[in-house]
Amino acid sequence: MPDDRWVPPTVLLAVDLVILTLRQSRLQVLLIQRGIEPYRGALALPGGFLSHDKEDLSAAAHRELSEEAGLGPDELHLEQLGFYGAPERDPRGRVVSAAYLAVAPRLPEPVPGTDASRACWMPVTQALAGESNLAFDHAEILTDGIHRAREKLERSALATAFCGPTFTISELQDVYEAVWGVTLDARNFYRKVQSVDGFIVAAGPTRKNVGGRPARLFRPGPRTILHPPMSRPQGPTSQEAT
Amino acid sequence: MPDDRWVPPTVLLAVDLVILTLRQSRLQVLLIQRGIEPYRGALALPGGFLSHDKEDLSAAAHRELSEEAGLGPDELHLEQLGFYGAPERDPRGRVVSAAYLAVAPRLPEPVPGTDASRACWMPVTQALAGESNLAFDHAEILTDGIHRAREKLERSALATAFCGPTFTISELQDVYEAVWGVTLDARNFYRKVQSVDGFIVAAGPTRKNVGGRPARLFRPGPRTILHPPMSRPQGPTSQEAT
DNA sequence: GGGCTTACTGTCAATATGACAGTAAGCCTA
DNA sequence: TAGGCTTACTGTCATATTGACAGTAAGCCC
Repeated sequence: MPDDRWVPPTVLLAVDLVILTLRQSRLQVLLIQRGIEPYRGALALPGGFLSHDKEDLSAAAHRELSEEAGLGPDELHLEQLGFYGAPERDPRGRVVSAAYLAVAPRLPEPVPGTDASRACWMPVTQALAGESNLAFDHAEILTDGIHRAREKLERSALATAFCGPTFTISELQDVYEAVWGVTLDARNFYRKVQSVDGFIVAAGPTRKNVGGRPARLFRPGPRTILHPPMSRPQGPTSQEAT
Repeated sequence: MPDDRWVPPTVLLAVDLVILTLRQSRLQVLLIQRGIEPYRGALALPGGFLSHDKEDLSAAAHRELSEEAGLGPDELHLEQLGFYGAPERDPRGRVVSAAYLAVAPRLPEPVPGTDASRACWMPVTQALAGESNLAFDHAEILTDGIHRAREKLERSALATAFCGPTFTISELQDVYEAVWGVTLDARNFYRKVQSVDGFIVAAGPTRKNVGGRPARLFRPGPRTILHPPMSRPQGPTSQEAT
């Protein structure tokens, strides 16, 4: 390590968020249309620089979450995703981005217009399709975020984070099908979900209404690790993790 | 986001490494005795600041790996672990650490003395035990690294990274037992490991010698994802991932 | 050749999974 | 109020995987 006169380089630290949710039975991500250069006008993940010297990274993530998506810290899953620090990823200089993955419950149609009303939900397939080029390396970050979500659905109770405080088993199955992009057998899904002790617990003898027979409601249970894991059929995605 | 006069704070970016290996059938980590303040004299994970403005993060990780452990980029697993950016984690100022997880094959007893001869291997249990207080938040980083390694052993072929270019099934079992801290049934292990197609492939009809019957040698196969995963018995560790 | 050590090969019961079909409970319409 | 429609569940059976356990094979040492 260098001795004394050496001054290590400084970098700008950004926090970017991959905010996923389920809308219309599709996995969607929150994107923002950039109002400033670079990539002005392009779509990007919500994010920004540290607001001040002493701001904690996860605090910054929550702040962005609130500012740009109007989402409070409750009823929301937030975890580290990774860091992205290629030297030329930002034309303004050396910017290293700390990426977080957030999963929000199904939200009402309109985007909360707290601050950035330029926010919009977009199906991830569309966001990653060639046309809507995301700014910076955000396509890569998004890809990693989706990959992470897919993996965690297998082994953790993350799926419940896509649902509201109570949900039906069908709704939960919807989550799995949308995120994994597969079709699951409802009967086996029922069996599996209920056999994992503590995954979901009955929420009152309550019911709910759509077309047919009322469904029982559940809440997320104490168990956060699924064992044995949910088995994912030949997903269209098979890659090695980061 | 702020408009013009606003200047986002800069941070110092460090790269820290959790380098794991197997020695004496125990999971060990490479630690360095710090030669400079802060935490002078304390044990710490190898790492350091970016060497220059344009250095890529993974390049910096490889550089540290080489400088502090004498490990080249070959035959070595390296992956992102996470970022650690609590405001007060480094007394010198705002330092954000990008942590990497490296897994090295079994190495000869002596520590490669390329640069920092103050490096030493230490069993992770000892490194995390109360006494040998690691500098900064390195205990947390190490804990996360171990957790990651344990998880990846289940679903990926990471275990082979602990072994040399060729290895026996027993040696591979050793890896699992040491990292997970459990005992596995050799017969079931044999069956499982060989039933996952492409996990390990025979390396010549070669053999090897210890006490008893010579063992067949294998090389890592093309398959990096294990499906179905290796099943880990009631490990002493059960936590939710980051 | 006997005894020791490590390497492997098999068997069987318990468990989890995948593939299907049938019943239950609402609402809507006639 | 009796279909008929829709969604919600409950069961069954063949198959795949796991966990538990015992026996054979192939070296070395004496």
